[in-house]
Amino acid sequence: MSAKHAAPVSLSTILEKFRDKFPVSPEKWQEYTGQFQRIQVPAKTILLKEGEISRKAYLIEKGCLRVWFDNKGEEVTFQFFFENCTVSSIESFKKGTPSLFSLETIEPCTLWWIDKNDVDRLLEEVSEIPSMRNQIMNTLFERTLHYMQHFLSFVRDTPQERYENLLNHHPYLIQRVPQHYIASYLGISRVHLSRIKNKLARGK
Amino acid sequence: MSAKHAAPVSLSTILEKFRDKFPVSPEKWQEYTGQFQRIQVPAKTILLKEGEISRKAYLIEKGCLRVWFDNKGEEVTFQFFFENCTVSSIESFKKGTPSLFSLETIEPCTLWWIDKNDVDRLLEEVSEIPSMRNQIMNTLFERTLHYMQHFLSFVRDTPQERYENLLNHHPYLIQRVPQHYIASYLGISRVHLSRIKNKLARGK
DNA sequence: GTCAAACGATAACATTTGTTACCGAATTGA
DNA sequence: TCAATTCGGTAACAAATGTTATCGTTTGAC
Repeated sequence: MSAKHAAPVSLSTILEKFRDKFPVSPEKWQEYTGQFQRIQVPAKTILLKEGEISRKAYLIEKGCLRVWFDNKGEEVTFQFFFENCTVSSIESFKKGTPSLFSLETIEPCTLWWIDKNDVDRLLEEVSEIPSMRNQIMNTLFERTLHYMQHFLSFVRDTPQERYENLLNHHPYLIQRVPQHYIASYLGISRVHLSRIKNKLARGK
Repeated sequence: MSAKHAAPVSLSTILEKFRDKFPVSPEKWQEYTGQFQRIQVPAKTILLKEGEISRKAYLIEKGCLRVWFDNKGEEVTFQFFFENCTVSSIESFKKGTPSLFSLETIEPCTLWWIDKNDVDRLLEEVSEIPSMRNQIMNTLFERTLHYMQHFLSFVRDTPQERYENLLNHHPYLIQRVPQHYIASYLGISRVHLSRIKNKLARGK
């Protein structure tokens, strides 16, 4: 594809990191990586709309995305994704059901996408390799834990504590993402997030 | 073991349901099921304490359990489990890390437990079978989705809506579980749950 | 450069939810 | 059976959070 020729260096830079985790032949590796296509999109591009069925998974070379849903007319941001992450509306992509979420760019983005058919075939093939299927299971498991932890923070922490955690663990997120997205991500109103910031600014 | 002889019918009744999902020889099946041991415990028995490392997974024949953690001195219930469910402090059991949760019976329970070593060996063996590893992946995936959905309900719904969902989808839970456990499970105080019930009782 | 839209801060007020305290019923254990 | 504990309801008040409105700044499109 022309996209592949447009920036072969970028693709290999990104996928290179995963090369040693794929104990497959160079030919297979070529085949797999060749299934990705590069696109560049402006900010606020909707890659997948709530209710549609996801056919693509994305790898983020540059930029950031958010996953959100419509709750009684207001947008609630559910998750953020940054460079080197793979993103899809996971439940829609896996099961072919209408997506519960929209997938939208926050900044201008450079993305690599791969079609579901290719992913399915790839997974089928590599899960014959014991070390690969352990990796896949671990990845799935870690994602489960991530949701569990995230949920836990909602049950355990106050909004202010959640914001402070974000500050400590993901300061880049605060820098790059508009505040009203962060507010809904934390489960509070924009106004209340302002109050919390104000409170923290003055000596706590 | 004597436990196995104590109630062979119960074990087969419970595991029988899974027999057709295990395309293994009768000998293997015998080996696997023989690794379970039956115990009976009173209500309020702590099967695993927060901070300990989980070595056992449980299958519930009769009764119900809750998973909870200590949050600044108060107990927060995170999940409930009923008959025919398998339970463990999943992250501790899988990774050998100190458990984030305690595991406690709510009612007098009849349980079957299996040691982690046996589970590991079992998983190792059966994941050679393609249909089995698909099942395992699906189970893991479904659990991820479950956490996602549960989390979603916290972000999207009001406490009253969450209670109504519980009423509609898991009415038996409301019947069997003490109300103050349910309150913390819903993320609200006991008093507030009382208010909600009162409000619903009078014509909404 | 200009205008409109997006973004964030703040204030005033309303609503939700938590806290504490008290009561009575149900359950449990000796 | 009795006393102690657990459990759930309610009221009064406090704290947290939402809602609406206003304002100034920044950003982006043309």
